[in-house]
Amino acid sequence: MKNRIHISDIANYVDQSVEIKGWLYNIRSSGKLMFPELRDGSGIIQGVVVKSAVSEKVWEDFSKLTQESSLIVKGTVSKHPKKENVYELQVSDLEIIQIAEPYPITPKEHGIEFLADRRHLWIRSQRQAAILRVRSEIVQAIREYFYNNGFTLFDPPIFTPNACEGTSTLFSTDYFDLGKAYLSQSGQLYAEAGALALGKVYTFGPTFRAENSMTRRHITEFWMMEPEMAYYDIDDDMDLIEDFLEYVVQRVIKNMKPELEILGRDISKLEKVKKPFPRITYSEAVDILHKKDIPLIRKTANGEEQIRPFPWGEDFGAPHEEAIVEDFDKPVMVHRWPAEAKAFYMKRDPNDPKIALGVDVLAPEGFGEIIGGSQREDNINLLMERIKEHDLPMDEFEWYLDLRRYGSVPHSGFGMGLERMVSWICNLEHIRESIPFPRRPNRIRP
RNA sequence: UCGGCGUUAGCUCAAUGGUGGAGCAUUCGGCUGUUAACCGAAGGGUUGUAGGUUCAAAUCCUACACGCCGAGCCA
Repeated sequence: MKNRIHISDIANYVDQSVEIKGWLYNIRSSGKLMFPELRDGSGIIQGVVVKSAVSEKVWEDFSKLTQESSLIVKGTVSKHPKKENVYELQVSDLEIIQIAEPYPITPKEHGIEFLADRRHLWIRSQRQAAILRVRSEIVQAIREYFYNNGFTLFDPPIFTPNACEGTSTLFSTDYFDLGKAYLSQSGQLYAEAGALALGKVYTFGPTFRAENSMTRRHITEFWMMEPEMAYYDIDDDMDLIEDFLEYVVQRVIKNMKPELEILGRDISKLEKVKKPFPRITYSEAVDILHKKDIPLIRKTANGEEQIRPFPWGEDFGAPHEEAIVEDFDKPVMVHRWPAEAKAFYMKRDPNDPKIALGVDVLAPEGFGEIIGGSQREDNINLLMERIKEHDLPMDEFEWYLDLRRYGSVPHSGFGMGLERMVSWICNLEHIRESIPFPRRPNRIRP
């Protein structure tokens, strides 16, 4: 019989004989009836084994099976007697590939550390598999969006000689006779070179931050996607962000309904992610905080709490982001930031030198910053000043300065953290579920 | 890095300073529509580590290790 099918396609095979190759997810028995749940990577289906309808060997083999045993099952697809749009497999034959040893992850509840230690098995569970499928779909949507809009994929190096932005702590390693190399925390500077060569480019790859950040929103190794466009100003940049986010979110809800349902995702909230998104300036955001009476709380050196009205110039913390976002049901673009708080490469507002032409995109429902972008400084003299102000090694930036020496143009781009995007779309409590094998300061295995 | 909380059976959790328990998992038995199936039985423990207080410590104290949550930093 060559009727092997995938469980995700099961609805097309009602009343037909099929073969499913997979694993035993769980099994319930009721005397002369057994209900094995089968998974094959594409989905899960309940099998029905009737003792009087199968051979003695098949019946006995089924009662030997343990959770996650690998098997090939033949049977007839039928509609569930009580549930709409649910299908079952009336089992006729079983071939055991391997009887699994006692499986550590039972259908009951487990603690996060136990599961994290067994991430290589945890990803077999329905929920984790659904998240990883959505992640794959998001990546596909991103690549298609940029492909369809005239962007060229531009892969930046991962070994870099210096800190791109000079802020975060970087992982380092020995690099032959050339001293230290650092793992890239951003491909942006290289993407700028790409934009001046190819017009519109995007990078997509792993990036690394050695910050000891132990929060639900941080991992040390994550995937970042960074488009960079020549002749785009900050407003063009925001137009692109809006169009891009709408495309990705709408495509995911169109193609990933069953997965989002497994995750219990409220799709109506994602459906609202349509252009235009609210755009507010940093100053307007600070006004919102003042109106809502959300103060800045700082711990002083002697451990006392200092509470004061939010001062213009400070960066937002989690409570501030939440307050700014709560009145909107779409991603909020906060733009034109205090230059002091932002990276050296951001262009200053020609009308106000205290302002940098940057934009942060805050996801709805309190998921925080998913995108950060800006128009880049294209004036070589101003850029050199910034490099000095930030105490960065000028020599290392010579090639970057060349981009301003030879045909400098206004250009802009942004960076999107893939795992934060996955967390938002899947409504995850913790970023560690958004990537197959998360890397955190306290975890490098499995 | 700082602050709060936690660590007890394979797993998830109970246990006034006074004989360490339950559910699930495992093994055995029962059940023809179960769906974290259910019912009955059995096995399963150096209470994170080291020290201290006490007639007596899972329980109180100290240190350390590990984890979770929050803050800072950011995607």
